[in-house]
Amino acid sequence: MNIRVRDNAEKDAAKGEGFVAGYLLFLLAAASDAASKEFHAQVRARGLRVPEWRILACLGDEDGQMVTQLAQLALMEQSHLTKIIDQMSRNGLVTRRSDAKDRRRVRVYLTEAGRALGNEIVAAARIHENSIIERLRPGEAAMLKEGLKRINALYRSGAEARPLETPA
Amino acid sequence: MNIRVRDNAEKDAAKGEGFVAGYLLFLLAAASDAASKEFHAQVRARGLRVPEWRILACLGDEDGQMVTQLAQLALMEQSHLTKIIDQMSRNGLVTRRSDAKDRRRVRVYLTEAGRALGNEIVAAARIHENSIIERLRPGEAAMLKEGLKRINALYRSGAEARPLETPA
DNA sequence: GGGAAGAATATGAATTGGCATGTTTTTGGC
DNA sequence: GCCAAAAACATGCCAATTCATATTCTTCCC
Repeated sequence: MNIRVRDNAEKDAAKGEGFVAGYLLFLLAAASDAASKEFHAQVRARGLRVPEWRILACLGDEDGQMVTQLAQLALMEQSHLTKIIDQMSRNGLVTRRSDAKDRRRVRVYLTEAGRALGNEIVAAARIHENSIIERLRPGEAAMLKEGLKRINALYRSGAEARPLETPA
Repeated sequence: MNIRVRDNAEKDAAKGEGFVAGYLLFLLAAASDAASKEFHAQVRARGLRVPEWRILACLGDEDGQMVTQLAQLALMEQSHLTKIIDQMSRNGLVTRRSDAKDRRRVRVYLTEAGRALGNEIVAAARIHENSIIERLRPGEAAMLKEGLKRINALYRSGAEARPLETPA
């Protein structure tokens, strides 16, 4: 394995690139950053901040999610999500309702306004996504998505325990 | 193009997935987030915060970069970078020196300690990167990197001026 | 060569986000 | 049934980050 690592270092040097330019985590962060920044301008243009848009999108897929669940899906800390839900419910985009079966749980629901706004931005997101995909090579987006899904799968609950070829 | 967008929506529905699970920007953000989080624990274990590590890595590739340049490469705001450089120079990891040719410019250099720490973490990053790549399919990482580089290339200087079909 | 305009960085107020912890409710063993 | 432990959210405080703006220097043009 040390040899493998050294090989990569030598490959970098051979390409005349630095480390960063070929580092997977950098490429991921940079791509996410750049592509998202472009779209986030559209989100803010509709009066939403990015985390709010993420919540609308996630609830649009499945309404009435639990706070903790939703925070994980929307890539933010639970305590942060709680605060954003406060604001969004003040703005009439979502409502809280506690679960009848388990009163610790708080479920978050879209209001009509929230659903409408979410749908609108989802439509814009599809168009934006297509504008990226069109500029890639044919089939490249599909491969990318597959690879990204595989990376994500590495980090789902308990998945780290299953190192290599373990089809579910 | 509207048809294309509708097609994607229908594909989502057919797969029984929501919008988010197949949305490129989500997949990118989630993958970056998950994979980075794992490594960032190692960064913090060495007493660095994430932005500091990024700066060490970037300067390791090319020492003496300008503040603005470096901020862009390290994916952060210029004003934020300035503040981090303050702290890092207090901690003896980098030094500032203003450019002799253009005294508006401030160039940032690694100290010996900074370079040593940077090299150490770069080595850890290579190992971590390999541990991800090993869990993907053969050749998948290379394809992923290629696709990510292409996305990043869409957003390099001047590319933003060409959002859709608006040839400059 | 003297401003005006622009570029590069720094600074400060205001916001956002994260971490540790508190409160309420449920679960599990005895 | 009761108590300890765990789960799910909320809260408060502090650090990280952004936004607007100030400062310093260079360039350009007359």
